[in-house]
Amino acid sequence: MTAAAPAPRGRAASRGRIDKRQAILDAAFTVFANRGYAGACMEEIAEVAGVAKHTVYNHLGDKESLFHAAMEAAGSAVMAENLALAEQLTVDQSAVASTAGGQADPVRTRLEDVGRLLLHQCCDPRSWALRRLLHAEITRFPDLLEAVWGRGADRLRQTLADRMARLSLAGLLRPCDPVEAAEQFLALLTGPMEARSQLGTRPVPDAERELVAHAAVSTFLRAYRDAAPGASPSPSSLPATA
Amino acid sequence: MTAAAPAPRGRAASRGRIDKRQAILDAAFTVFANRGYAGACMEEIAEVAGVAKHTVYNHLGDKESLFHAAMEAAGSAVMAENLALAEQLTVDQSAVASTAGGQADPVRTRLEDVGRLLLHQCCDPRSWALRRLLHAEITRFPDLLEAVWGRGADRLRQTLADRMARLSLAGLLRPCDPVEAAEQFLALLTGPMEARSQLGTRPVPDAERELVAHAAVSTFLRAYRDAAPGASPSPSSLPATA
Amino acid sequence: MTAAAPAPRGRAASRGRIDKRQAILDAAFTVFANRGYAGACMEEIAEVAGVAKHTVYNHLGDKESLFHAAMEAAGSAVMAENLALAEQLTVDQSAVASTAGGQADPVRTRLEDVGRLLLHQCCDPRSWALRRLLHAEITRFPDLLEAVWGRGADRLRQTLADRMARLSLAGLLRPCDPVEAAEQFLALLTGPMEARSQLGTRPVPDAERELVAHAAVSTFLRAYRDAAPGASPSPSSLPATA
Amino acid sequence: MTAAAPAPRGRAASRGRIDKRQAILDAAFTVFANRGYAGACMEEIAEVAGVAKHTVYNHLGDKESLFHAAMEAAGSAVMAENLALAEQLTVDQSAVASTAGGQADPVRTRLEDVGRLLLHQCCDPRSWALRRLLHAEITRFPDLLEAVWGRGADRLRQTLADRMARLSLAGLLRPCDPVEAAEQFLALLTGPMEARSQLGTRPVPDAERELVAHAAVSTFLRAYRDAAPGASPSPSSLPATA
DNA sequence: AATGAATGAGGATTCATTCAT
DNA sequence: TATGAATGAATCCTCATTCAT
Repeated sequence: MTAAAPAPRGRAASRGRIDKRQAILDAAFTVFANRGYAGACMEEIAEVAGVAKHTVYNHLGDKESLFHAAMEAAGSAVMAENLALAEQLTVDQSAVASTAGGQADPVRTRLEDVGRLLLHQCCDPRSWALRRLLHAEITRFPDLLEAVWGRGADRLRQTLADRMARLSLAGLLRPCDPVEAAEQFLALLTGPMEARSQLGTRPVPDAERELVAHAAVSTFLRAYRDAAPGASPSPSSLPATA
Repeated sequence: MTAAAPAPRGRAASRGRIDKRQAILDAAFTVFANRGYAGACMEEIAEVAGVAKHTVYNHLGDKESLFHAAMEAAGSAVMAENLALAEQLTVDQSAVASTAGGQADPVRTRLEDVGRLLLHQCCDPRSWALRRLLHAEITRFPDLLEAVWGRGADRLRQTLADRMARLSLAGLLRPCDPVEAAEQFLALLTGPMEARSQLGTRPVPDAERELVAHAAVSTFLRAYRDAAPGASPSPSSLPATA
Repeated sequence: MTAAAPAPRGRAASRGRIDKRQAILDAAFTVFANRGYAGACMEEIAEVAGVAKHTVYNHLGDKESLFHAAMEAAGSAVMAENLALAEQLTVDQSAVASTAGGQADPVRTRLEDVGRLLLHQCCDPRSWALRRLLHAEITRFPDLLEAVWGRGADRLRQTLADRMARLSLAGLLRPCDPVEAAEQFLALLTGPMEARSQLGTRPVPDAERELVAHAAVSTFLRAYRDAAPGASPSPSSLPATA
Repeated sequence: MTAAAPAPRGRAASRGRIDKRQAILDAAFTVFANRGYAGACMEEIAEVAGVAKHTVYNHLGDKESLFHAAMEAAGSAVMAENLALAEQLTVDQSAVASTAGGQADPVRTRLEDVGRLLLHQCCDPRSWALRRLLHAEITRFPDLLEAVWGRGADRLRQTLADRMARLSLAGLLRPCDPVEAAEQFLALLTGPMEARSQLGTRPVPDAERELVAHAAVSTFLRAYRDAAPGASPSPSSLPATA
């Protein structure tokens, strides 16, 4: 593994360092997630990472720093995924035009796709672990919010709000406060999952998540699509919710 | 201290016992909320409760039992309050009738009242502490969910669903799945608070909570009040649908 | 040991506590003396004291507090002994008078007695241990000086100065600054011991200490007894000066 | 840095080695003085010396060897200074003769000069640090005495004794045991400084040191100059002491 | 020769729990 | 029953020292 070719010394070395650092961060997140901050012990983290106890200290300082670093790493990974998803919430005009008068409902489809994916990510074990640790330690480490969400949560909402604004401008949603729309869209999606997944301790079947996503989008569209004459969101979807 | 009057021995004594037990439970919840389960120490709990360390053991057993008991006590208190609120979600017919054609919108008003109060309780420091501890320790104490929500969360949703069903039957809401309606109503209310209160570490001003409640109810009504052809969700059009 | 008779509860209990506390302090001083502050370990102290490690913490707090307490205890014991000695430096007039014209020299005798005893105490292993620890840790614990000497060293010098002043007033020493006299008397006594005992690591035989005491007193008297014209400092001439 | 001139390689290199070795020794002494032996850590020493940790091991072996070397280096430096001073204690006959019957007192002057300088060196921070470390570690490293004083302390006393003997032979001091005279001269000089400088933690003003030196010499001369008729040490100095 | 990473042992401290009163 | 003292296990962290480059 250390190499097909001898390779430039410096790079090989720092690559080793980086790998080890990453291994420690991963191990730390796993152990913290399992035991909580206070319950986690450095020894186990080192063990899981496959390094000596002191190596952990060399790389990432004391327990508190390690915790911050591990949370930040996990946080930015999760956030990046969420943002990437949110950015996919676009509906190109051609799709709309081409289906005018037909059965398809490209807005609904797109929302449901994005919703389903967001929900999928939110129910990811790592996401739940992150959220649980955040809740658990937020009072003792108030900086965590900034470190983990790092404007990320807000950015998610803002990104969604951007898309909502565009949809609204395009006449695909009624005029509305896009930030509020984003906030409520997220609430309708993720709100029900807390109870359904029992705070992340029960794996939610795909089908159930789809149901929730579908219901969220239906309600959202009912509320946010201009209730023009005959504007029941789309006849075909009604029976499912009712 | 309890000796001011001789008093019926038995009762005085057990009253003292009960008081002490309650004091310990309260102290335990406070300390656990501040330090987390692993970080809390029995000594501090005893200190806060004003009893000797060993007395804690006498009354409530070891740390784990104490934690369960404290969480259960706090949980049922919070749940009781929430249930009481949910049960208030009724709209008497006379009110509806008497305002027919007028400006008032008793359904909206009622929903907003209940929503505002639910939000108020959800933002209570004790509620947040409970939720944080639940998130924090759920993986290590899976029984907590049952002990704390004790079907309570579900009961809240069911109670709300009952009310929704009645409103729907009364024609005040469109035909719908009342459980889903309850779930989404709660989601629209409480979902936004997580970010806004920064996981309960930022006190949310009353005005902001009202805004959220108002927005939630508006969206909820747009989606759940029958959008008859040409039905704009504005309050003035309600009588027509009812 | 804890008692022939059951004895009054309270007293027996606190006596036990006090004994244990004292045992810990003694053990601590011993271990600190052997290993130095940083080199000493709480475990060994507990072992030597015959208690559990945590009991040490219960009684005397952390390592630093324990160190202070142990040093203070040892210091005041040593200081008390020294002061008691210094106070013995008196020459009653009758003794002086009754020996007039004779061979005896009560001032010299008294000084030598006190000097010998002071030297004896200064060479005590405990005294050396105390002095060594003081030197060793004074830069890291500047408060130690106050805690250990606690005006004690100064009080020793002052007490000696008092005696010197009386001797001077009585005409047994020439007029002089009594504080300076005391300081130099101590210097002549103890100064040579540092090298001779190799900083306290070599036991100094009694005979050698006596020699030093004798030399110190001789030099002191030569300098501090009025050198009247023609006064050779030889003992035989003493009566003439007195 | 060493590259200004190509320079004979061998010499430049070993010069570099020597410089580095010296830098490590200096750093070690500083750190040991600040933290004590057990409290010092190799890392800090390396840091202060500006080299990598392992370089310290390469040059000077393990912690114990390093300590010995650092103490020995500091010790011989201090000792050399002291010896150089002691050797200056000479009074040339011409000076004595030329001032016979006059006011000047060349013996006193010389003793005071030397005393003042010795005291100055004894109060040097490095001297105190050395003495403190010696006291601190003497029981764990009995060889230190030999390594640091390396017969140095004794040599100081012997050198002083030589001078005393010469003075005595020259009739400038009364007949006496020169070793004892040297010992007591040193005791009178340095004895008082321990308390006055608070074991070296308080900087003693020049004036105070001069006072001590003056008093020491006065007492020494009273005791060691033949108390021939009118032999009060020097009229001018009396008022000061009296 | 010099460096930086890695290690394993050891020590201070905290804590849940038990005993004696 | 209530208490305060005592315990032993467990945990974070530091340090002297070695290895690979």
